[in-house]
Amino acid sequence: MDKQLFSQQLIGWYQRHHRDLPWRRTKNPYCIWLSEIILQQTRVKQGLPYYLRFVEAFPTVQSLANAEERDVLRLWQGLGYYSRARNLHQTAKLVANEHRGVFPGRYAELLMLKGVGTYTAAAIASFAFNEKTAVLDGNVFRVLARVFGVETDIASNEGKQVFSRLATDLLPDALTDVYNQAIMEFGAVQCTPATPDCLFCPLNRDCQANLTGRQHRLPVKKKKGNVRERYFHYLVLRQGDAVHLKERPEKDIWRGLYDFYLKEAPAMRTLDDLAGEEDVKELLAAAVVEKESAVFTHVLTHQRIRAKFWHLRLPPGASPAVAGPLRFYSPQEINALPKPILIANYLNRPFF
DNA sequence: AAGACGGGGAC
DNA sequence: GTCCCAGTCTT
Repeated sequence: MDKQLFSQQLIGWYQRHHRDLPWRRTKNPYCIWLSEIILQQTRVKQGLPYYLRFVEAFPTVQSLANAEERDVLRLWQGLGYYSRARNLHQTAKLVANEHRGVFPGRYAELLMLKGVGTYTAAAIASFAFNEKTAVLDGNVFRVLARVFGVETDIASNEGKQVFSRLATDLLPDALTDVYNQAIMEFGAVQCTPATPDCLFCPLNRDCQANLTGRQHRLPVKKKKGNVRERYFHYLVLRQGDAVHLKERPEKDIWRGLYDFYLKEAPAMRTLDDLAGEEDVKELLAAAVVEKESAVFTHVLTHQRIRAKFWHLRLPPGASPAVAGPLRFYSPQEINALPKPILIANYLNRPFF
């Protein structure tokens, strides 16, 4: 279909149907950057309350830069993909300290920031600085693939080139920021993945997918790999009101977050099984087992975790020598620590 | 090019 | 159950 008609139709649709969202009411690069990082792989409904809390807690890039990473992660708790929060903090410090708090204004400079890839650099350049650059996210891939009947796999290098070229060609000369908002909003609201509203779509007479009944087949995307099964055995060590928590290791999921004393095994074990290991044996000798939980299932993109919790009460003064000194935290301290949602939910259960 | 990285919601 | 969301980084 005609390029000019395409952008006109989308902008017209946007003016009638767009949602009123706070990051669309500002040209502040800090706020736009913050919203874009939060919304990576995240629905507006889930990200919105986090955006409001972040703007409230950290109104400026300097205030975010001055925060402790732990507190940034705590505010991020529950949003997932926690490297986003660590990169957010690192970039805030860079902008505050090396750029005097002034955000880079061009696509190529934005792209150099940690956590800012091709999509986010284009989004900030367009929305905050009106640079004429095309955004290319999951929504745009879907809309373009359907309207123009493109069957190239969007994950392949060829697909990235084809769609990038198409998106750039379609970019109008004026109102490019509104157009970029429009095509993403159109994908999120009208041209949805499973059940697009083709009957009331302004493009339905021109859309190749609609004309040929291929909506459900486009865009073409390779399937995900296998899911790893993991079995977490948590020893919830309590001493008085305090509970032991430990920061997660560098190389694994939930880096920078805190969880209980963890024993992982290739399958779900009993406490007797685990007692074959020296550290568990020592803990059991020093503690009283107060409770054994059910098995909880926690699903991540590439992992399915089965988790079970054993509550061990250590008498006052007991300090097992297992793997160095164990750090215990009061309920208030625990509340302030960033935790995986699996752990946060468990701590919120009535018996805690 | 493929895998890692969270959590939630829609169907 | 499956899909995928205003993606990025690492290998």
